[in-house]
Amino acid sequence: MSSSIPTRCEENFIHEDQVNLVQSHLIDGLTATYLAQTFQALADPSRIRVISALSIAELCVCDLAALLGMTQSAVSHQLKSLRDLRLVRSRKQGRVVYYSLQDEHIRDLFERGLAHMHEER
Amino acid sequence: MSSSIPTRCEENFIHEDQVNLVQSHLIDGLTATYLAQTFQALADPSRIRVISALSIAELCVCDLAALLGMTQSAVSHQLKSLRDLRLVRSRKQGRVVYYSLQDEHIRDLFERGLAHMHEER
DNA sequence: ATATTATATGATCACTTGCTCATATATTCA
DNA sequence: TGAATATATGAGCAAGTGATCATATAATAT
Repeated sequence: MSSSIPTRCEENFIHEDQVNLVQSHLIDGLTATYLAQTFQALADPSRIRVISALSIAELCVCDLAALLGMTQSAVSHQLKSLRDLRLVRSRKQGRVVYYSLQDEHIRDLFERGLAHMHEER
Repeated sequence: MSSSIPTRCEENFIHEDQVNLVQSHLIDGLTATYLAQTFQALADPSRIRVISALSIAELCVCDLAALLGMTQSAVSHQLKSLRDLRLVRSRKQGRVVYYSLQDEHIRDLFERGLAHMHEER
């Protein structure tokens, strides 16, 4: 059992068996970067509220701005981020652009995060 | 059907019925802030890899640093963020501190994000 | 055509973030 | 006790973020 006697940290891994196990299952840097980007999109209160709103109904930019108390510009900028990350999609009708969630995964992540938060006091 | 004829945006909501519906279900600002904080913790490649590693096995700071190719200091700082947000917990044994995921919700969020990412080409 | 209006976007700026470096703290060992 | 070692943490800095303001674009209406 190599986990009982820690040796020197800088030269050897303290727990070689554990580290080897983890190393073979660890996600690579590129995957981590992409995944982090997705979570990054949900890492801002304004964007969370946009997602929250769109998880209930399709809305245009103007509706969102009024609803969230944000300027049209701020909402547009955030929607662009969400669009770039394919979390929302847009549909243009005349000069009005309607936004909705891209798919169910987004709603799922959002709702799971919410459920997690509610259980944590 | 108020959704058929958009009126002026700055004075009235374009789609009053939709906006009213959403308004009653929208999460409040404080909830959005807390939720965003949780996602923020997952919004960095280094932290994602820490979570990824800890989702496989309990590891000490030194193991993590070696495994992820980060300095001890960088890992410690990130672990502090994760600790503050109660995403990981620590257990001290001698001078070694072992970290593991706080609960299953974290692993769940992480794995769901991963699954989402894999489906998005 | 001209004015109006819904949305998009570039520039800028204050604020945050994640790292490094130096150092502090705490535990073990000789 | 004093040296070594695992971890934590404060300061500082370069890079990133999210808002505002001004303006561009595109569609409608008169």
